[in-house]
Amino acid sequence: MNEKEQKKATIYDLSIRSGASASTVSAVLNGSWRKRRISEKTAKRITSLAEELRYTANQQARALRSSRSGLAGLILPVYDTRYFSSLAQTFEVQARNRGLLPVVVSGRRCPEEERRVVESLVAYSIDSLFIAGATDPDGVHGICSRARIPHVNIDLPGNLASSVISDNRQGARALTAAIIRHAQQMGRLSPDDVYMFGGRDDHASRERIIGFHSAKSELVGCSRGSDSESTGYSPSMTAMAFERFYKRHGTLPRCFFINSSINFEGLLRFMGKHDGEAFEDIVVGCFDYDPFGSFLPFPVYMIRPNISEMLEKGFELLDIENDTARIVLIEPQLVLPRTALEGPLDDLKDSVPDG
Amino acid sequence: MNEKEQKKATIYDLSIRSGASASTVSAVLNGSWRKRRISEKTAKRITSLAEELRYTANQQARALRSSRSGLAGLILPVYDTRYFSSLAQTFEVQARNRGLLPVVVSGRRCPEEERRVVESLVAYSIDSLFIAGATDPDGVHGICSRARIPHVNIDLPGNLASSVISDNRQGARALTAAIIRHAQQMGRLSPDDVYMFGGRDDHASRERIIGFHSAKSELVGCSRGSDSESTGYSPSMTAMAFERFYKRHGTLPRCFFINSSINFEGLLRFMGKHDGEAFEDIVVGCFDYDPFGSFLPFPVYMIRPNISEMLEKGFELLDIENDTARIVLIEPQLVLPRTALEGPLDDLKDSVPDG
DNA sequence: CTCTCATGCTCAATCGATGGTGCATTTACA
DNA sequence: TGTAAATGCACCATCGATTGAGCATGAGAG
Repeated sequence: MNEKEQKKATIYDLSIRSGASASTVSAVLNGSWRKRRISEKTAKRITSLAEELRYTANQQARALRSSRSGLAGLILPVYDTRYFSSLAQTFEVQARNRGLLPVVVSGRRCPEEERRVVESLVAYSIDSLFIAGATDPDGVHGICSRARIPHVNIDLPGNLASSVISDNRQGARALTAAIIRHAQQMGRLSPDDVYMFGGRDDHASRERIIGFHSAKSELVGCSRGSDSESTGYSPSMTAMAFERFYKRHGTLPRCFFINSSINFEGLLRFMGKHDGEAFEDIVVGCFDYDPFGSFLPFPVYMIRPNISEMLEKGFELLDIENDTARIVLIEPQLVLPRTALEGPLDDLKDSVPDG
Repeated sequence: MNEKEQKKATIYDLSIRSGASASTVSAVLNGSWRKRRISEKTAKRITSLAEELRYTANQQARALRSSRSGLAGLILPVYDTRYFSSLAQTFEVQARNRGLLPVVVSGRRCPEEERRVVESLVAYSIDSLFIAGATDPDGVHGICSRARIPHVNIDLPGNLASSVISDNRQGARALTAAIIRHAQQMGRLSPDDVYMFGGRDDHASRERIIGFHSAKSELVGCSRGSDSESTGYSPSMTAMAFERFYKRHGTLPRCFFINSSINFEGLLRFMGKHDGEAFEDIVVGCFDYDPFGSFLPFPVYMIRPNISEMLEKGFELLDIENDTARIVLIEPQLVLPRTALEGPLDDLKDSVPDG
């Protein structure tokens, strides 16, 4: 058998070899054969022939004809944090379980880029789109609805499409309370000892700031001056914010809340330029979970959004007729310092050493 | 204009509105119009009409006819480490620059799963496949070559397709030398103080073990007993290995090499169950770079594979006629403790705070 | 004034799968 | 035995873009 020289089998090949018509073959192989009253005998004959010839349907042809591509899209700002890579991983599993091929793209927090990549997904007639972390969810919504593509926002709310989001406010409250209590064990805290870095003017950040202030004022009272600094989702801008604070006060705040693990990388850059005294005795909270972040030389509390629940709800919302944009809140989890949770890595089928 | 009610424009719509034939429209929009001797005037007319109607080509139709889908595949074991998520991110950028839509899937280090996901990519007629971290690269090769899909191995060598790989042996030598030198500053080292954890019986692990032993025997001599433990790429198995070592010796090795960041998560789990004494004064090296890993409470040296260069070489190899399987070695980078390198996150267009 | 050739475009088949329509058989039943 | 209903399947247009082949038209040569 010169398999290597063989082109991929089509329904026409199977049609000839089986004696049935191409449409019968098609019906058998896509499962609609009962509806089309094909006999079980014929079906069996064709499926076993298909296996023998290693038939797999040409998805482009199927998509062209039926305008269902079997692709599920996910747009992220960026892959390269443990939060978003977990999201991508979990999305892949869930999409695959539903018979879809996941296509993940990143918009890099740039509205034009977001549109470009979404347009490119639309050109492939994706069946649905999960929007996680677009700067302009409503712009993306416009593209999708023009193309009649069902879509949901994940972890950010849009006004025009349904959304599944973490309860940022409660999460921030819990996180703030946790770091304040921890720091208080090491001495009294004044309002100026409790600070927040990172984020920008988006929904998640606003909610987190509200939660932060609410817990803070309850436990240590309000600062007179500003007690938070918005730096965008940028490691370098965040690093500069830490440098400025350090220059002004000769130390970092005793206790602070970092808006996301991307901003946390700004703290790492600061740490790389200073020795340990600069951050002795600090207590840090971070919205987002990173197992390595949990083991730094100072206590780090983290919030882990419940990714798989968010995605599952997202898939459910896609199926529901979308007359009104609903919002589903999902509780995130507070992770104590020095905690290495299980995650997608534990699903690897590689648990038995063989060397 | 009830744009929302409009279906997507096709070349036939443009054909009617422009007065040109569909084939002319097609030629203009796919760039082959000079070859087909379409006048510049006609081309301009059609392109501007296309913009006006927001035309984008139906990729399924294009792919079906021309059997070039515009999709570039990447198969990873898993997304959820900083190494693989950087790889995915960089791959996306490079594929996009070449006009391709990246499709990333994970095979979870399971041969059957790898085949399944690759088959699903083949069903979408991907134009090329990058194989990064398959347990069975030659099995994947078989599927690709039957389907005539150009492919390269990234960071693992296959016997049948060209490969771009990190110089694991040299990297491991450099890493081992670095941790030994560091540990020696804190006192003499015996061969039993230098250990290796993680990996399995794959090419990368074998090379790293060779590099490890070569540097170790040069600097501190050989152990009599075993000085390495293969745990697979599994956090939990690695954690158990640390527990066993600790139970036996009452301490961790002074100085050890961890095969990958996935295995490093096993150390985190160990750390989560013990207090600081268990890992005071250790010096750790890890093959893979994770910014958070670089700032743990003990010195961590890391090796960062040169991802973008590997991928660029990979794209080059795809273009070359693939009569013989070549192997290209790329030097990785040694990263000193407490180093936060710039990376994909810095390309985010979010460097200006706006809140 | 005819012939040749370049120019500028159109025609129609094609990629592989889908699904509405409709034609033969077979079965059921009077 | 004749007719209606159920069964089993084939025919063919269709999705939208690509591409080899070929038809007009006008310019230039002889």
